[in-house]
Amino acid sequence: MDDQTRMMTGLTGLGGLSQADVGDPDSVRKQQSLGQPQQDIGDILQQIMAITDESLDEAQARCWPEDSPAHWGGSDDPTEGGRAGGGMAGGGLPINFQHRKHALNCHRMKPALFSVLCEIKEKTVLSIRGVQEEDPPDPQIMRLDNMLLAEGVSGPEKGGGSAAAAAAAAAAGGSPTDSSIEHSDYRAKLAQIRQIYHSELEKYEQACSEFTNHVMNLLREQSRTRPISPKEIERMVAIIHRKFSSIQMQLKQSTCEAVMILRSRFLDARRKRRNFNKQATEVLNEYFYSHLSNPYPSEEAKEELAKKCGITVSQVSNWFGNKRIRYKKNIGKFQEEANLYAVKTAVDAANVSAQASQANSPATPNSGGYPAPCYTPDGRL
DNA sequence: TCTCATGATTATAA
DNA sequence: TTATAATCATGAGA
Repeated sequence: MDDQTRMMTGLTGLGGLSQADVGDPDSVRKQQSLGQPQQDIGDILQQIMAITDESLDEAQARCWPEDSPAHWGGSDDPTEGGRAGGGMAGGGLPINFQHRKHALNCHRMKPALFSVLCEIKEKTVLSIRGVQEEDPPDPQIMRLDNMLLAEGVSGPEKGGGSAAAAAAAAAAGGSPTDSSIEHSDYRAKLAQIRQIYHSELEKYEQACSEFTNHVMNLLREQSRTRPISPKEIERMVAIIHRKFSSIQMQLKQSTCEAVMILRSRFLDARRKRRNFNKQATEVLNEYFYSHLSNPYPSEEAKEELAKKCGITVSQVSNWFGNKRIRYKKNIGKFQEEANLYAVKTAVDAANVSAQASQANSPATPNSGGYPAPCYTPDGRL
């Protein structure tokens, strides 16, 4: 239905002036030049103002129904239906309101006023044409959406959260048992956040759709009294959606913050220093002292050591970094330890090959690397 | 509670 | 990117 049709539909079936009269501005002016019609126009305008005010009040009452339902009466117009039928002017409106509306709709000056409003409207629509443009997607909302998706809060449930937890656990290291306990704890908390987020989102969407319907019905109802184009309704809907999307953005922001806090707490807990177990330290020391000339394990060697020790590759790198610097700083202090591991390695090597001698044992591969400790075959300095 | 050991982090240089 | 050096923070033992 185009604007003109809608406007014309609003005119049909109403008492007072004929359509021919309504279409003729002269006839309106003729009416206005008379004293009585001027009084009528004043009355009708007052009634419109009153209805507009009451509509807003009614809208508020619907959103925050503090008043007793006893104040509300049924519709006097069977065609408007109740709330279930979607008619906002139906069941639930004050009787006083319905009477005034009925009086207004039957007023003999209404078609004339409608015609004037149509003229004004046409000019207004022309002046605002082209103003409305499509808004580009908000970059902040996009960022929040991406983050929620990456963290596994929005989008498909499986994967995201546990992947993030696994990444956090891997970055921080730790024993597999501890990791799995904290991992599941993290997942449970993330699932809680996810649940709250989705339930709130649903509420917002429902509220948005209810409010949009309400406004649209209100505008449809008002279009019987004043001309309202579908474009205007669209614009109003867009405004409402924009308002609700700003609320939605706040929800998304809060959810992101909650995830960040959860994650940082999880990481902080993992960051707590824990000594490697004895076996892991032995494996690392063995490698270090048996490669004293070049204590820089390759990536493959690091991976192998990490697997043997049950730690991450980056922890192996940290350990070697610390070990090198501390050994270099205080060789004397590490001498005893170095001798111990040198003997151990020598014995191991001897077991593997009976032909192996102390001379070519990996315990003494030094040639220009870190200073090696002096030892005798029996392990004494 | 103090001290030392040790894993992690950060800044810097190569 | 990786190694080094300095430093921090925490665990463990006396």
